[in-house]
Amino acid sequence: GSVSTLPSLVRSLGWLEEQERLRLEREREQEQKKANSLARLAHALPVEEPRIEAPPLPLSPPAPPPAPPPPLATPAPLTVIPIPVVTNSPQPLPPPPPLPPAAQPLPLAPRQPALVSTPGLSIKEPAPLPSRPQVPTPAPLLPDSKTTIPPTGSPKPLQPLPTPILTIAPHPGVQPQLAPQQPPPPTLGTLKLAPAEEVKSSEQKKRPGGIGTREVHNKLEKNRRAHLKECFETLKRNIPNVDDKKTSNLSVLRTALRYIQSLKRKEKEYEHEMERLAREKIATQQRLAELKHELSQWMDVLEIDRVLRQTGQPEDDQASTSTASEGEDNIDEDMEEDRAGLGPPKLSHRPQPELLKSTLPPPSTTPAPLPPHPHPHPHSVALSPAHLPVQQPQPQQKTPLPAPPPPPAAPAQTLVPAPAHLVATAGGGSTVIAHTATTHASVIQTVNHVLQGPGGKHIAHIAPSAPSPAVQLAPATPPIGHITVHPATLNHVAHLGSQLPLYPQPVAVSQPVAVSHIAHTLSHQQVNGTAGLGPPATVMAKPAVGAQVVHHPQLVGQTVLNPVTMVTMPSFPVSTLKLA
DNA sequence: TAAGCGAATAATCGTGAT
DNA sequence: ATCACGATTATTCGCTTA
Repeated sequence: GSVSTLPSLVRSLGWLEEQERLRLEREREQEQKKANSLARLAHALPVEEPRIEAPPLPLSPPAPPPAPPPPLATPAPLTVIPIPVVTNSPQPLPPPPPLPPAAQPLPLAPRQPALVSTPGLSIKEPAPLPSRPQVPTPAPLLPDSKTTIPPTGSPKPLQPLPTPILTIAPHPGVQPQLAPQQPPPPTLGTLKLAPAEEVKSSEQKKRPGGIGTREVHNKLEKNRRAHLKECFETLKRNIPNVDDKKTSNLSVLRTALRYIQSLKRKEKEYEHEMERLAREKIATQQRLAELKHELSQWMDVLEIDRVLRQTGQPEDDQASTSTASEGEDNIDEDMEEDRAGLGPPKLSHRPQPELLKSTLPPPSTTPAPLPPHPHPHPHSVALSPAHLPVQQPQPQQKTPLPAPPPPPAAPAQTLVPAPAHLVATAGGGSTVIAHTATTHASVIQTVNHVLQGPGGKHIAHIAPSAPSPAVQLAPATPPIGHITVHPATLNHVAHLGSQLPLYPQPVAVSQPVAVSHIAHTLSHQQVNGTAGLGPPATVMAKPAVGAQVVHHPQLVGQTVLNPVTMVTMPSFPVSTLKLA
């Protein structure tokens, strides 16, 4: 019922409004006439009228108005009189058009106010419009002012009110409330509000701070409360585990407070967790770097040791092995030392060598005495991963590289000084074993160095899959590009002793890192050429970033001493490689 | 057990003050 | 525009009574 009344009210209000306008216009005309006549009679005190009207507010209820005037001073009556006249003026007007209901000004006025008041309470645009009609009813009262004030003022009073109301009405929160509130007021509202409306109507125009502003203020306040309420509802919706009902605003606030506090706590916890994980990550990375470094050192030692042991053994001529201590600068010296059967000078300062030696199995047990490769490849280079004890026709073939490191045979190899261990035995037809333990650049340099060595028959092609500025690739050498860590290595690393750091699980090696270990990892199969039975062991690895572990069947179960990386060179004649 | 009543509580409103 | 206050209204709950 209430819902249906709302539209009907709006229609009726619109209809009344139009009629009111018509009536006002007529009234104005008549009033102008009267005003002219009155102006002649009383043109003296226009100012007092407002004062008189002010009291009318309480008087506004129908009858009283006449009563007060009597006590008023003589001049007042003149001004007062017109007011009732104006109010009554509608009465004469009703007769003309079809306004039976409107014909009765007094009843009509109360009705409209009621209607108007209801929308006004509910806050809405419709309300203001109907209120306009209401204004007209007051307008009759206004005529006083009009009488005093030129006719032009009539339209103005109507508009000023609507504007504020309209501006206020738009508030979002208002709308929902409108429906429920509108229906009830008609009955009660009419009764209660009717007087207020009259008062309002009378005062609104005259008094800036009067009822008119009060009404506006009420609506503003209403909008504000509606908005506030909406905010509370929004807040409530955003709080989990809150009953839609049974929750007062206070409880909503409390619940929201608790919820926010809990969120803050969680946030802190997560921050701490992130910090902890970050620290852990850094520590792990550092540990990883240390282990890698340590491992590389161990590999150096192992290789040197084995080489030293094997130097006395006659080996097949295909592989000439030499070892070098860290740093290219010392290649010659290292060579010298190798010959002498002494450990590299740098080893002296490491505690590991001793430990390692102690842990190393006797030569007989070591896999070193591998059978000579059946199919020595003409272009064979033995990249001795750290553990590769390459048999070689020893000393004779160790032709110390020309002068110091870089310049001699490799003019183009002005590489970054890296601790590469290179032993290039350039003996005719002998295999060159290059061992680099550290950096990519050193690996390449070493290999290239070997390539350019006198015994150029055995060439090692090592090139990074990812271009590196510090690396000079051998011309026309296919990139290695395949670096992986195989879990199988872990099984064999155990040979090296407990001191040797182990990687608990397959380690994914990014290219830059892996390259530093290139020379370390070649499976026995690959090295000794057993892999030749099948296709070359191409262990594919992703470019730099991705962490990947590729299980290569050929590597499984093979002895790979370096648990970190294994390098396969697809184009490289693996069959020619030999392991000591 | 349902109806009536009153107290308690929350929401709404009007108003004045800032 | 906002806040605070008092008044009014609506709803809920507990108690009493027929």
